[in-house]
Amino acid sequence: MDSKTLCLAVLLNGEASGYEIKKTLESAPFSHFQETSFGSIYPALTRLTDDGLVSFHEMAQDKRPDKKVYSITEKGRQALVDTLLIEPAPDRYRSDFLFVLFMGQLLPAVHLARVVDRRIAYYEEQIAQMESCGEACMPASPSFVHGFGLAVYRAALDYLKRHRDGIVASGDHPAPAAPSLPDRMVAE
Amino acid sequence: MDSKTLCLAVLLNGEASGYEIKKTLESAPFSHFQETSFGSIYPALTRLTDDGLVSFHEMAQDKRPDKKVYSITEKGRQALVDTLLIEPAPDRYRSDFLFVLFMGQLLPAVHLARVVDRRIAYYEEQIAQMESCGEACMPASPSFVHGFGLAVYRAALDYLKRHRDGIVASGDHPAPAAPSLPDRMVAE
DNA sequence: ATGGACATATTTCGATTCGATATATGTTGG
DNA sequence: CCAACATATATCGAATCGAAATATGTCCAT
Repeated sequence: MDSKTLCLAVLLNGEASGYEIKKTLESAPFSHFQETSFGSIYPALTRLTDDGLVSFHEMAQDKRPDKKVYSITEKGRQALVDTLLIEPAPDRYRSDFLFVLFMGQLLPAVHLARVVDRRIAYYEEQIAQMESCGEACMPASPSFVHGFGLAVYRAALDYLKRHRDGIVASGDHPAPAAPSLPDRMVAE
Repeated sequence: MDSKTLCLAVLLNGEASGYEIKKTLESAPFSHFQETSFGSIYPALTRLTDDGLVSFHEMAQDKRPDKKVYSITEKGRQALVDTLLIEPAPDRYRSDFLFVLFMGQLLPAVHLARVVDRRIAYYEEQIAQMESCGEACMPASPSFVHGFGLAVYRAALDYLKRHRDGIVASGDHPAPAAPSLPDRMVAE
């Protein structure tokens, strides 16, 4: 979703500065299905202000740089709903991890093992975080999205665990170099 | 993965024009985990040529515009492997579908129903295509990636089917307008 | 106490990517 | 016969990305 719409969505839950909007978007749950950067958020807020979809008041803070605190306007609320009612664009998925596995036969098996093991650890961490985040008291809509993410992460983790050894074996196994220390390996 | 690396990967399977590279990348299996556009492929091929990672020869065709047919060089093969050996960047996933569901309570239930049903149909189509594509004769590495995608799509489809009605119910149910034709609904 | 890491807060900038369009031509189907 | 689609490349504006610049303050460890 474009940065302007993401800003409006965050502002539905109350006023916030650009910095706070960015922090919200880069943490769960938004971070699981949307991304942004400062380079897109600040220009988006400027555009939204020009179009009257948000308003802001400057807030002087001592001990901190000044903030611009943004609020969504009624026009902004309308624009958000209008955007949500058009057919959502197809999902976009870019996985360098899968690209590396796809090219696996070019790469040393040890490299594949490292990459897959890191990914397994990553999924385990994500799943643990999602399981511990009190889904019970969530409204229904966020709860369904949460459940969807969990189901997908679990399937991915399960697949990787079951095929880990096969994936690694499909890598390149370079012939060992001229065996050094052929005898008396640890004979001291 | 950046466009230059994607071009090199496609060229490993033989020489191709920019147009053919684009077609390869926008179809399965690449399309499931990488994306590109003409606007990135042509500049990438120019850069790769400048850096000596690919070479090309112009191919005049009658009945067709001329082609520039690119081949990967030994230096390019090296560069590809070097790129694959660095830690892969995190996956990037952007789903307007999940964003819409997340905001579901703002939207009419009928809209959510339409969106979810389309997504169910989409996953069914993707899974059917993947199941019918002769995975058996694939090399091991592509086969694992294929299996991974299938596992994830199946989990997503299964979740949506099991929660479809709940998701729809979480939408906005506007009070029906003054009931037209209160009696004799299908009389006669 | 002083230096380093980190957090708050916004702006800017180059590089890349996206998506569409321009250009040119041929085939295929209704 | 015309529209739609396929082949083939180039280009352009807009959006996005990722990083750095700027400014300030806290907290922790040496």
